[in-house]
Amino acid sequence: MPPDLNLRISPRTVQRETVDKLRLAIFSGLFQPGSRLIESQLCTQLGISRPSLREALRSLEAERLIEIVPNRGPSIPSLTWEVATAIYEVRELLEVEAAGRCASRISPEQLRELDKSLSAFEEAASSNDSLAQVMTAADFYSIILANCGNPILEEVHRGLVARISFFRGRSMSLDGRAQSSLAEMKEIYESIAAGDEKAARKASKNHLLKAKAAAKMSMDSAT
Amino acid sequence: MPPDLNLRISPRTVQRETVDKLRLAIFSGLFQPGSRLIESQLCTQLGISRPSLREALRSLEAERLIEIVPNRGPSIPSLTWEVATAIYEVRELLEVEAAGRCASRISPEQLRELDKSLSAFEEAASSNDSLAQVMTAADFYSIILANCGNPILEEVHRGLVARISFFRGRSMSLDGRAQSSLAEMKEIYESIAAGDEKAARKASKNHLLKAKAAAKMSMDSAT
DNA sequence: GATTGCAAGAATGTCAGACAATCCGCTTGA
DNA sequence: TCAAGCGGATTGTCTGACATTCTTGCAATC
Repeated sequence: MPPDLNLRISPRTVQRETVDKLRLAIFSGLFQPGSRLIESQLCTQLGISRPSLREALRSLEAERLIEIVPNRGPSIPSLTWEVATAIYEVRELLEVEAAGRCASRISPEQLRELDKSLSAFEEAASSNDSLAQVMTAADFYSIILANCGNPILEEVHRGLVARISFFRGRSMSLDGRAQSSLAEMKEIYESIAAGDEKAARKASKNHLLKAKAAAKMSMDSAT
Repeated sequence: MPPDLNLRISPRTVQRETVDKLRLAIFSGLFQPGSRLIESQLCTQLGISRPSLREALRSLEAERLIEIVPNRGPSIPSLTWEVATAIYEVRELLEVEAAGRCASRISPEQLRELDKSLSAFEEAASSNDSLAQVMTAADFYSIILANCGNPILEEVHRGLVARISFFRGRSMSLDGRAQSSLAEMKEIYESIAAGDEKAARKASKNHLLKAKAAAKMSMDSAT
């Protein structure tokens, strides 16, 4: 009999990829806050069946990236400033801790990675590409979180940041925000590079406070 | 025309209830860590169809209460001590903060509720009902978290506690653990009642450290 | 006797189609 | 003008199906 040469070019769309696609669409602001997501539309757009789509939606619901109201279906939650404040406060707890731990335990190799991502942000900051700014800034933080020695801290933080991704583009576009952000991040980097745990905490806290203020400004002006 | 007397005794099982049932089953330790969950079995046990069940499983997966490995299906994750430690560390961050905030903002009415739940725990502690102990202790903490003024803090904390629910029963059954736990919780209560933020943080931290140590002991002895 | 390979069975991943229940907006009638 | 009611749209859920993948037990081989 002939050998099976079925190379299987397309390994059939896995559900996980569907979730990622949707998540990305939400991050990139493709849907307006408060707008409803119609299952049948999404099915055709994503090329999957309703049962599969609904599984993906349940995942996103548990991550709080969408809301599902019984008999009304999924929608993009509109973030109130109250909730955003609460998220920033918890982020502060987590990030400050992560930066502090990172300062005393990061490896030279990872430190270089951190430096690289800082340079990447520097380049993005001098441009006007706010998407690139957000992405590279997120890189910077995820390296810190990945090296804090606590995977749960990292995981929880990622979940929270995802929920306010909506803001980040807008606040980064505020006049001069990218540049001051860069200065704050450099301070964080220097503290970590020096292994100064206390300074790293302080710098991280400072950065987050400024970011929060910028987010509030961008939100107020958007009303 | 006659009024609509359709009393609808059974409002058709809603998916949310299915998730709750499963969650409860996991909490109560009905499944062994590492054991696989067979979809068809769960379907018949819960009386729902596979699509609905799979939605529920996706929710639980996102909450990290189960794992779903592609082509292998859902299973109960076995918690390593490393992960448990990480969870306890983040819990500490959150709980200490919550206790501190709670001390300076809780209302007299809620304070009475806290007192009540402490009494409930006291009664449970003098019995040997470790399930009641765990439940009442959880009540105590959820009141603190609910009054810290930050719903996100509360939400994240609940998610973390859920993931280590497996431990809590066992560590509470350790000799004398319930009694010392009671003493620690009384101290937390006193600090909050006195509005002493600093003391509340300290007491809360102390309690969590002890709880973590107890959990480690129970885990070591269980190997 | 132990190990490897294979084949049957079990379980998952995904789909199509269907139908009742519910919600929303619009028309119609008071 | 405003309220009641009626359709259309959408969700919640089910059944049944089928390909793919994993598991397990058995047989053949070393």
